[in-house]
Amino acid sequence: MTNRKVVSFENIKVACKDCSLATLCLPMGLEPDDVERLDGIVKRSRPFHRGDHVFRESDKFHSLRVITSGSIKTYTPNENGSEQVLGFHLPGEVIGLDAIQNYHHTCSAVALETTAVCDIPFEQLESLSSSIPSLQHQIYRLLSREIGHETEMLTLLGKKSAEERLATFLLSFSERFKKRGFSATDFFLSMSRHEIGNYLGLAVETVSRLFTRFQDEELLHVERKHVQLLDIDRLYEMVHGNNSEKTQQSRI
Amino acid sequence: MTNRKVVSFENIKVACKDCSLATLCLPMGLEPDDVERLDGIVKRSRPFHRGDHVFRESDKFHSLRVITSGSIKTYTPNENGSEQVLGFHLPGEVIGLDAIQNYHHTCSAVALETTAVCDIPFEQLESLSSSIPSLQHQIYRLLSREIGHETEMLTLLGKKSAEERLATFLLSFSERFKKRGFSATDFFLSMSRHEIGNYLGLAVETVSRLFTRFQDEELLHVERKHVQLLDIDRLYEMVHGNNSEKTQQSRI
DNA sequence: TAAATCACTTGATCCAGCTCAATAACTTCT
DNA sequence: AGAAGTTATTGAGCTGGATCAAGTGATTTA
Repeated sequence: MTNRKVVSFENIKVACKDCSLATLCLPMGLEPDDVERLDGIVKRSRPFHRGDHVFRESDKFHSLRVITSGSIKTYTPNENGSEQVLGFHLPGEVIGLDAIQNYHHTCSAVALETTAVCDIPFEQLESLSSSIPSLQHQIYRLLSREIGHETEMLTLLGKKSAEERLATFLLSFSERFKKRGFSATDFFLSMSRHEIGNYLGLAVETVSRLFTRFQDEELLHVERKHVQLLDIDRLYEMVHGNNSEKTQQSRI
Repeated sequence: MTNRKVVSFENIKVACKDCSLATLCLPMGLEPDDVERLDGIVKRSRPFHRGDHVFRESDKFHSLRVITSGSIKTYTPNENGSEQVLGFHLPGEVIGLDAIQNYHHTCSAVALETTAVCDIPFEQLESLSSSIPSLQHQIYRLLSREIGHETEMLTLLGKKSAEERLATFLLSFSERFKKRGFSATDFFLSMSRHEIGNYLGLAVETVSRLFTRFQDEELLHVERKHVQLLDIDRLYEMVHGNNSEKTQQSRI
């Protein structure tokens, strides 16, 4: 299956400074010289195919990974043999942050489609960050941002209805695609309904029914993995509550 | 309300090296000299009383806070004026990590009882960590650990039943109290049933009924905030599924 | 091109946990 | 100590979303 063309990919070495993701990735806000030094430790790995694991839970941790193309699902196997999907990750996003803690991965990461990643050996990153304050700052922020994301997910899972969850999910992808220069209203989701449901704490059937309903209500058009958002504003209203209530929000 | 005795507290300056929390807090694993330097930037603030805010969402961020005694609830106000409880924090735990991202707090923190905290001005910590690699490492780990915690909460809220949630909650406190030298089976919860429910994504009534049921099943004895765990093993079974299934756990 | 498998949709039913409501116990204030 | 306000418990009934079941398209295999 591994043909010559794939091998040729390995030689395509794009420097961080030339990478289109620079503003989304670790180099963000670094001086050109420092980007150069960061670039020195980054390794571009071969592409992963759909279903390939980038790492598995309990693997020894050595590198953070930055997605450069494609998409990745992270998940934890749980007691009863099923899994909890933790996130879907797009180019420019860093995975493996949970593993810094004790140098073992606490979740698994699998490619949802053909996906390329950069490897950033963490020990090297760490010592580099000691001598580049802005890099250190960048890493602190990155970790803090991840905490913020997860906090939002806690609210989603703790309080929101099924329709609010799916609307939030779709808008998140819309925004993230937009930030990457793709359409905010017309995109392909690389994960299955089952994975969406798992991530959102909903049954597959519920997700499916919601897609159908959203389509009936002309909020979107959906055909399998292809989604076209037709009324982003109403999706936002769904997520943030009727803005009438929002404005008269009480203090606590 | 602020009497003289409280003022006298302000003068009790316990150095990090003498603090009983040292092994739970940032100094963990640092050389004595480095603890000394860390100690130089730490400020002990006056005690907060029940209901006092340590910080509020959207406040400008300047310091991480380490709880030295008492307990704190963090929460985010959400759209419809209600709140999502994000966590309950005990001595040795650090709060404010989410605010590093953009120097604004994204959640509020309120004292659940009389509570003392240390302030660690973040900019000073950051520059100190540039020159103390082990401190830098400690901070990375701390942030990573926080990500790990939240990941566990995602699984809790995404997949677990009400009884599993409450059992998990109780065991978490049991372990944390134990780690701090208190009883693992006999403790006081400083938060209300309402706050527990909010945190666990359950209605107050459900929490109350579960406490009653757990008591009927002789898993624990509860009277208001005072909890005595009578059968920790069965609580663990509840959380981790019947251990028969657990052992034959499949790969994915 | 047919058969098998997998992913998704749709319908019917069920139930865990929510909401509403009343009461009880504790706390705070005067 | 009694009144007023909070917080917790308990009961009854409801419902959003789960589960179970069947069918329909896709996609892969042969």
